[in-house]
Amino acid sequence: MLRGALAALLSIEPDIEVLGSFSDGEQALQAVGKHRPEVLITDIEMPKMSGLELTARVKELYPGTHVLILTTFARPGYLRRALEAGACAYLLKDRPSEELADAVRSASRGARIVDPQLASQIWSTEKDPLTDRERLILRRAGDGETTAELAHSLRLTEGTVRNYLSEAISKLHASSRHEAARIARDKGWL
Amino acid sequence: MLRGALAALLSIEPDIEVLGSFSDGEQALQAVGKHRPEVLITDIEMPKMSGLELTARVKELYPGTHVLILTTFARPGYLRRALEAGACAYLLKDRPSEELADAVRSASRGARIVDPQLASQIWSTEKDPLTDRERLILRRAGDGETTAELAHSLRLTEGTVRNYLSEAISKLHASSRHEAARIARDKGWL
DNA sequence: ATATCACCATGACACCTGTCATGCATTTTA
DNA sequence: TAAAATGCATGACAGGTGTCATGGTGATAT
Repeated sequence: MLRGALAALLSIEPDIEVLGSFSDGEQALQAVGKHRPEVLITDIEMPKMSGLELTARVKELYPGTHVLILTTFARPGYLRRALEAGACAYLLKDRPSEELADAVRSASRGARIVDPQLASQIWSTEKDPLTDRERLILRRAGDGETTAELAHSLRLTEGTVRNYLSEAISKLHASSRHEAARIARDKGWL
Repeated sequence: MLRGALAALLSIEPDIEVLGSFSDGEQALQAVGKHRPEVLITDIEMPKMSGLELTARVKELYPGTHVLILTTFARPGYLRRALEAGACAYLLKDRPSEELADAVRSASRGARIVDPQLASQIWSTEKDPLTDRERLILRRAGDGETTAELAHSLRLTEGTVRNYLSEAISKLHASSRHEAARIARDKGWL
């Protein structure tokens, strides 16, 4: 519904033309190839292809298209990865809808726009305290792999696996592996 | 942003006037008292006062105002409770935004509109298999109360508490107390 | 060279969780 | 009335989870 509403609002602006609106990353990528828009607006968490992957693919195949990320998630990790992938703007969904049209205009000129609150966080970004082993195990544990599966596939004792997780939990000030995985993902460390 | 965008779209319709737009239930309730709109559009999960409570208060204080629920959650439990609270329409956010204006018009005439997919589910609603004790304990466990806290405050053994949770888990085909609580909430049993 | 440090790995321990078998009331059914 | 079913309560048990103390390796600094 948001997508439809924004498309309707933007197409009212005299200097903006809406070329299409799609519900997943693959369709969007295809449409970008076909219409070569000046600006692509995309969310991050989407079916089929994430907005981050979509951004990378678009910048690789059609570098003329500027990508504007519009998402709910105020995560420094997402922001950093979005910029690395070549996005030129990062807007949050809790901002008033009037900002969008201006953001689109700025994006079409290639200007960088980043939510100021978030922009400050990205530089104050503490660096990943996790060790390689810890990061690997935390990621896979966060994906639902069980202690036993991890131990077996890495040829470790279950105790060892639990120990890495314990270390990660402590370093991230979490209280369970799941919370630790969530925190690490938020910061873009996984 | 969605709220702003929808307000903008609705105010374009010649026969619809937007009287206000608020970010939490309390403000909305106050504004309804002041403007006495024909229709109130509200989400369910909101800060300060949930949309369900807001609906009940509005129907009690200003029964002339028709309430239209607009939410992400396709939960039969929410739908049932919304209708019980006096809502006259229940719309999902994943529908195209064009439907909203028509829904508002229907609502202003007092017509019942319910997402058809959801409407069918509400009658096929299996009834709550939980016993009083199980329901109470599952609710509080779902709110984060620990086994020990529950046992102490109910003057039960920890084993007993765990046993009720085990029963609930099995009846709801869940695999942990948290999942069980989530399922029960979805169905409106808590 | 050796002392220190970071990383990897292990097992013992305590705690928490869910399951099960059991017992006892109270209500419903035959 | 007797039998069965339902709900409440308990403790024993197995398995999972996080913490800790410990030891080994290799790289770096003194």
